[in-house]
Amino acid sequence: MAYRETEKMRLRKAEVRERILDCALQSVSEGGFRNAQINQVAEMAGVATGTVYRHFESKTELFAEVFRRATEREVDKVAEALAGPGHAAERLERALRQFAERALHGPVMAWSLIAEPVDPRVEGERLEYRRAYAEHFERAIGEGIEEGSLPPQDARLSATCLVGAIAESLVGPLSPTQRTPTLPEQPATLSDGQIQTLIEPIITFCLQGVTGQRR
Amino acid sequence: MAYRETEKMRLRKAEVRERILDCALQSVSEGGFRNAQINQVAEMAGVATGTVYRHFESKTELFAEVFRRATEREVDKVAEALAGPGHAAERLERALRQFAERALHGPVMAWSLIAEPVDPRVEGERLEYRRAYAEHFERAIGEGIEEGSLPPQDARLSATCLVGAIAESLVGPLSPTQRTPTLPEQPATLSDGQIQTLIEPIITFCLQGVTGQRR
DNA sequence: ACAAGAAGTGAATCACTATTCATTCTTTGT
DNA sequence: ACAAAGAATGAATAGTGATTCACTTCTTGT
Repeated sequence: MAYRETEKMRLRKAEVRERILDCALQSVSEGGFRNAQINQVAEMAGVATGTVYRHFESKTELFAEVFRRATEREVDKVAEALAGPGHAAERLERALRQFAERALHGPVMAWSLIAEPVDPRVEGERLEYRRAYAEHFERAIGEGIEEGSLPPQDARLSATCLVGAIAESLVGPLSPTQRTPTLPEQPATLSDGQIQTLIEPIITFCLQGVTGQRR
Repeated sequence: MAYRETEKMRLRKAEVRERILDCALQSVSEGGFRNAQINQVAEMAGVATGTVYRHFESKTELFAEVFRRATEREVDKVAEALAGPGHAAERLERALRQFAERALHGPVMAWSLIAEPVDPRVEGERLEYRRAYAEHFERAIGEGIEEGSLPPQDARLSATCLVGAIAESLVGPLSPTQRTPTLPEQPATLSDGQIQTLIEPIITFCLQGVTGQRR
C-alpha cells in the first residue's frame, strides 16, 4: 500500500478539471456547442484526450457542466438585479435590462445558452436554466402582488412569459449569420445604440404584461 | 430516344414523394425528429432506402420540408384566426388561443416544432416559422395601432414577444417526460380543463403586453 | 418486341467522433 | 531505491446511421 491520494494530488486534479472546464467554456463561447470537440478541448487544456474522460463521464456530461456554469453566472446577475431596492416593477425592469444587455454583449455564448440546438442532456440543463430565471422572476412578481404594486396574476406563468418574450426577441439579433456550416459561428455584433433601441420595446411589452399598465 | 417522362410517371413520382413526406411527418409526430430515421421512414412508405434519396437531397432536406409543412398548417390556422372579425385585440386573442390549444392537443409535434433540438438546417426553418407567426401578429398589431384600438408600439418587437411568451409557456407542458433516451418521446397529455387553466394567464399576459390595459 | 432511359433497390460503405485501453509516466509510503 | 497505486496518454476502435452505387426492374416510343 504505497500510493494514497494526498492533498497535493487532489488539488492538482481539481486544477486540471478546472482547466478542462475553462477551455470547454471558452470553446463554446467562441464557436457554440456544435463546434466544440473533445480532442480540441483536450489540446487547449494541454492534456490528452483520455484525460478528459478521467474527469468527466462523457462529452455530454462535460458540456452539461459547462452549460450549468455559464448559466449560473447569468442567473446570478439577474438575481442580483432583482434583489436591489425599489418596487417589484422597477426591479423586474432592471433585471430584464441586465439579461438583455449581457446577452447582446456576448452573443455567441448567449445564443448557445438560449437557442442553439444542443443534445438532449444539455437541453435538460437549458430547461433548468430557464426555470431558474423564471423562478427569480416569479418571486419578484409574487412580492409585487403582495405589496400591492402588481395586480393579482399567476406569477409562475407570467414569469415564464417574461423569459420567453425576452429570449425570443433576442434570438433574432443573436442568431449567427447563416454561413457555410463548417465555418465557426459568426456573432452579430451590435452597437450600444442598437442594443438600447432593441431593448426598450421589449421592456415595455414585458412590464405591461406584468403590470397591466400602459407605460 | 425511348423513354420520355410522361404525365403518368410524373404523377406516380409525386405520389411516392408525397408518401415519403407523409410518413416522415408521421414519424416526427410520433417520436420527434430525434427518433426519425431514413430507413424507418422508407420502410413505412414501402420503398427502399435509396428511393428516399431519389426524392430528397438528404435527410436534412427531407426533414426540413417536413418541418415546413407541419408549420404551414399551424401558421395558416393562426392567420385564419387573425383574419376573422373584431378589433385587433380580439383577433389576437383568438389567434393565441388557437395556437396554444392546437399545440397542447398535439404535444409531440408541437414540441418538435417549438423546442426540440434539431439540426441547424432545420433550425433555420424554425426561425422562419417563428418569424412567420411574428409577421402575422405584427400585421394585426399594426392594424390595431392604425385603428386606434392599440397604443403605438414597435409592432415587430411586440409580435416577437408574443411568440416568445406563448412558445415558452408551452415548452414546459409539452416537453417529453424525461426517460431512457432510447424510448420514444412521451407526450404529456392534458385534459381540456388543464389546457384552459394554462392558457388563460398566458393570454392575459400577452394581451396586457400589447394593449397596456388591465384585463 | 426491343432498346434506351429512368426509377427502384438495399447491402455495403463511409464519415464522423466519442470513447476505450494497453502502455507509460508520477506520486507516495516504506 | 523500490513497489504499489494512480493518473495520463493518444492511437486504435467502435457505434451509429446517413449515403452510395452497381445492379435490377419498369416505362416508353418505335
